[in-house]
Amino acid sequence: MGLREVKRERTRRLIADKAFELFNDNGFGRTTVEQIAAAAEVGPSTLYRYFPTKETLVLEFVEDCLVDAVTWLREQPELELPAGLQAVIERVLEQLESNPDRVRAVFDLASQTASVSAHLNELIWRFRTDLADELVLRLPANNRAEFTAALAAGIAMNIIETVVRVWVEAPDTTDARSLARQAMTLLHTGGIPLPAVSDNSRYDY
Amino acid sequence: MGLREVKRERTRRLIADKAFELFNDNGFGRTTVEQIAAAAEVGPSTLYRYFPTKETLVLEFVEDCLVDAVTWLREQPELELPAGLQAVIERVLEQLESNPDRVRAVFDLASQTASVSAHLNELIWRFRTDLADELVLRLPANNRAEFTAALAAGIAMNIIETVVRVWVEAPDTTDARSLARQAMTLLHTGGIPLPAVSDNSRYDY
DNA sequence: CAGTCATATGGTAGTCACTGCCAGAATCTA
DNA sequence: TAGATTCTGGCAGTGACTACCATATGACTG
Repeated sequence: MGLREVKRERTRRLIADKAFELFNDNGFGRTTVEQIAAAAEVGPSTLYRYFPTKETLVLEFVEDCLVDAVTWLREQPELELPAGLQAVIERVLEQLESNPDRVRAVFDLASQTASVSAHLNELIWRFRTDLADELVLRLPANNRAEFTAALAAGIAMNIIETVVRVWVEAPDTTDARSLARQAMTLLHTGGIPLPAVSDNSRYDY
Repeated sequence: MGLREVKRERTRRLIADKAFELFNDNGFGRTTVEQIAAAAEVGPSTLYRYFPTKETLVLEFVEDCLVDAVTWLREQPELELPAGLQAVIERVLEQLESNPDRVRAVFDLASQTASVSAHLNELIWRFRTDLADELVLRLPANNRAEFTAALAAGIAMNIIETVVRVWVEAPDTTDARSLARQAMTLLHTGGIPLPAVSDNSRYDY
């Protein structure tokens, strides 16, 4: 790895860390990109080369966790669907658990600032579609495969999100992965009251 | 109703409609708020009094559908949970189906513009939390109620979103509500391959 | 080591979303 | 009609973000 990449990685980290400090100290809205750039001792234009928007400075860590998990799944094409889903869930949570303070700070900022919340939701949605794309390959090819994959990915993401929002409130006394297992059990045993419909439509999309 | 409210409603509609035209003709990014204000023959500051951000101009209709459904559910406290959930899903879809072009345009704009997509996801998330707040009242009060409600609301929202994304591609040949029933059936009959876990953790959050 | 090439950087100028403020117009009330 | 309330448009300003260019810096070649 050349010196160039080393430096690049270093400044990237530096910018993100300084940004995080300023956000936590002064709040997201009361921190300007100029301040962040000055704190990291780079020009504003350099900052924008690394991070396209102010919000990505907040969400980088979470994004990395999600991207990593779906990339990992992509490299395990032999993994069957239910096991793969569980593995992805556990993998994401494992990574998030490696830095509870950061995750908590991210969710705090999201709850205070609408644009951060919006970008977080956008991130989650992107992950969900990526996951669905990967799941559909593991389903028998029929006209419902995409539909089923989208639903399955949504449920997985739903579990992750719900679990994280609970866990992040008390990261020391709870354990995200066992919470996730509880959620899966609830789902599997009918512990979640969902409507049961007689599917009398013959429509086949 | 006084003349004031009539006028207010009229200008609100006017602004939203003109905005929609311009967005569809020129794209979201290539339309400025000044252009919208000029087209609606109001000052920019007036526009901002009606719509806090440019994105809300796009999402107003979808937001109304979602707000309406959750408001309706709030007024039916006697409705049991599974039936209530199904009713909410059908109600949202029914409203969306009343204006397929608008819904399609919203999703088109969202797929082209990141900030619109982000705000749409934010909107969906807000609806999901509102729905969860409403569902938790219909669950036996125990330490899992909130968790269960969040999961159920997430699944309902997941069904709505997935169904709409399929339906919106061919609103003439498909029917959102029967798609939703198919999704519920899939879920209920185990048609969606989800991980089954033996919950051996004794943690009780 | 010198030369040159590719890339990274910082600065400048500009656009545009959005905010706060104020004077005047329109509507409502008595 | 007089006065109180609310709506409106314009103006000035902030700050995120873009396009562009000159310069500097690490990377490669003879």
